[in-house]
Amino acid sequence: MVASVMGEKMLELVARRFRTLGEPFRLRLLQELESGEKTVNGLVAALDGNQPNVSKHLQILHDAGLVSRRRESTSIVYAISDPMVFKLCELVCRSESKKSRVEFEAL
Amino acid sequence: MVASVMGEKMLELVARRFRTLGEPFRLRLLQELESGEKTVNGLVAALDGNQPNVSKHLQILHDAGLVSRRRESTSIVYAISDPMVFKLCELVCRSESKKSRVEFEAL
DNA sequence: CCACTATATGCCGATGTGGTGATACACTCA
DNA sequence: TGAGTGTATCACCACATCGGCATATAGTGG
Repeated sequence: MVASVMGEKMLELVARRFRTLGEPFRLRLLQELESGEKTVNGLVAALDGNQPNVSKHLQILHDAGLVSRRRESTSIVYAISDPMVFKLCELVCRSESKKSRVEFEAL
Repeated sequence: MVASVMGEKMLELVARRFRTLGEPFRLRLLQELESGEKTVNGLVAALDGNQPNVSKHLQILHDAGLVSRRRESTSIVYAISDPMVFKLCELVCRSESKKSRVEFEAL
């Protein structure tokens, strides 16, 4: 955590990023993009969500710098721009499954 | 992200954990505990917060399995139980400072 | 330049979460 | 066992955020 080096400002930024990743639907978007860039409509079709909601979440991910955006003729194509998120998820998943195992063994 | 392997249930768990880390005050608690275990009152004193609020956040961290709790005579002592959180924070911090640098260079 | 499609945004109600004060609970120690 | 301290919980309000709908905007292609 680079302990006490992290000032109030940085702390808020880090917390914000965690919150960005704290929505299941956004994780699904990232997951969907992991296999390659996709248009908004493509994502709307892949996940079951309405277009405004997908756009809104993509906007949040974009603001956080997690995805990039580019125009391709009439569509907007989104792509992962910071693969770090997958490292994060992997860490959490590992810890999460370890926890589940412990809970299981506690029965 | 172990891509499509992650089911709906797991996704919700991971999101929940990210949300747990998405509060600046909780990050400060973890940061404070990084240097060693502390009592509730100790944490109340170290960070500026009232006792109920500190207790509530500690409860959330405890539910998430991030901190452990034990009694020491009249006090309750909290300690980090899953050091993974610091790896997570470090990853985010690195990415965050990289982003800031990019934003700076864009000026 | 106009119509059309793809995407973004504004607004609303519902839900969740944080902070605070009052209070309940738990344990220790006299 | 009773007083006292340390911690957890409850009830409340304030505020952020989500999902959905309607609508605005943007850019393309004819």
